[in-house]
Amino acid sequence: MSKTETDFSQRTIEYDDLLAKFKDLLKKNGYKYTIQREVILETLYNCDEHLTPESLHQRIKELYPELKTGIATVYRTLALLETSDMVTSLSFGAQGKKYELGAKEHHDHMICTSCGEITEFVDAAIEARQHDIAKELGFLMQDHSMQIYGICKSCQEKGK
Amino acid sequence: MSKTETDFSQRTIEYDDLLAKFKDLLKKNGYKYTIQREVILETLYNCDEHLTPESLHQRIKELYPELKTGIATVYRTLALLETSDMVTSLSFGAQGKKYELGAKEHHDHMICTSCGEITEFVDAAIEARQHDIAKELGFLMQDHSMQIYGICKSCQEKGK
DNA sequence: GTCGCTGCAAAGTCTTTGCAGAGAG
DNA sequence: CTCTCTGCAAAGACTTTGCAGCGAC
Repeated sequence: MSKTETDFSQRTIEYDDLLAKFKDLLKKNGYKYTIQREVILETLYNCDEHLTPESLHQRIKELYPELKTGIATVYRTLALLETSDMVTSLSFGAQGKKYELGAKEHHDHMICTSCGEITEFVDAAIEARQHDIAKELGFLMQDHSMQIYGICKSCQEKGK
Repeated sequence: MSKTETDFSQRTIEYDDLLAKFKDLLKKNGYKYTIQREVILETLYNCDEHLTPESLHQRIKELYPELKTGIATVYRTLALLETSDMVTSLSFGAQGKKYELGAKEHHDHMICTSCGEITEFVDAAIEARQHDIAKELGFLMQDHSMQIYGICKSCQEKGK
């Protein structure tokens, strides 16, 4: 890693590989491949923001109006993907859950409380400490998440 | 701090001080002191768990049945307290938000994915790193939260 | 062909709001 | 007294479910 221990890289998987993984998952569990499911996966892949079920549905309706994908299918597919650890949900503050593809490297979130922008980061020192703490508390650690809230650079400048 | 950098201490304020702070807050903002509001604050204070609005309401109905406190008042008071930074809300996984009194020292959460138990902790090394990261990203840091998910000791033993 | 999947609409949850009477200041 | 707060019930927002027809395998 570079001069700091903090890393801001993101995607680690090509879409084709992701899709293959998804089809595999479906097959293994006796689920069927459908165009709606692929479109949901693809839209999540092509989107850098964190999406609510509602905004994901909106986006799909714009991109694939001919599919007339229902919101229920979006919810059902997100639940399926989350159960299979292919997407992760986050719930910040008041508004409901937001989803993101889990096909990225593990990372934490820095959230601007002014504009809502979410920046991702990973920090080796923190990751290591988390493992230690879980150990100290006798926990078998499975996962973790961290959020830092603040005002992002551009909002600070706007605020002037 | 002691032999490790991690600290598990909790409450930092006496109830009387907390109540005084609350009354102050009410006065400053032109709100009125009511018994319902105090009871909500007191119940949060006397409870070590993280409560949902529903479970808080339940508990109040049991402790003060003569008040017939409505759930709407619980929601309204929690919103008031949260806006004033006297309580903090957490939203883990699927279930709705849980609230805790902000009158404790800052701390993070370790959550058992099996029994739902929440353990609190603070770690100086992580706290320091968070500040550094915010700085690196040009963020004016306001707050942060961290959760570690895993299986707690007693669930590991039960699992055997 | 079979059986799971989908869209739609209806049903659930959880949370907020409108209102008239109660109560704090 | 005034004006906010409360409980109740109704309304909203967000999710899930039931069902009949469609489509993957």
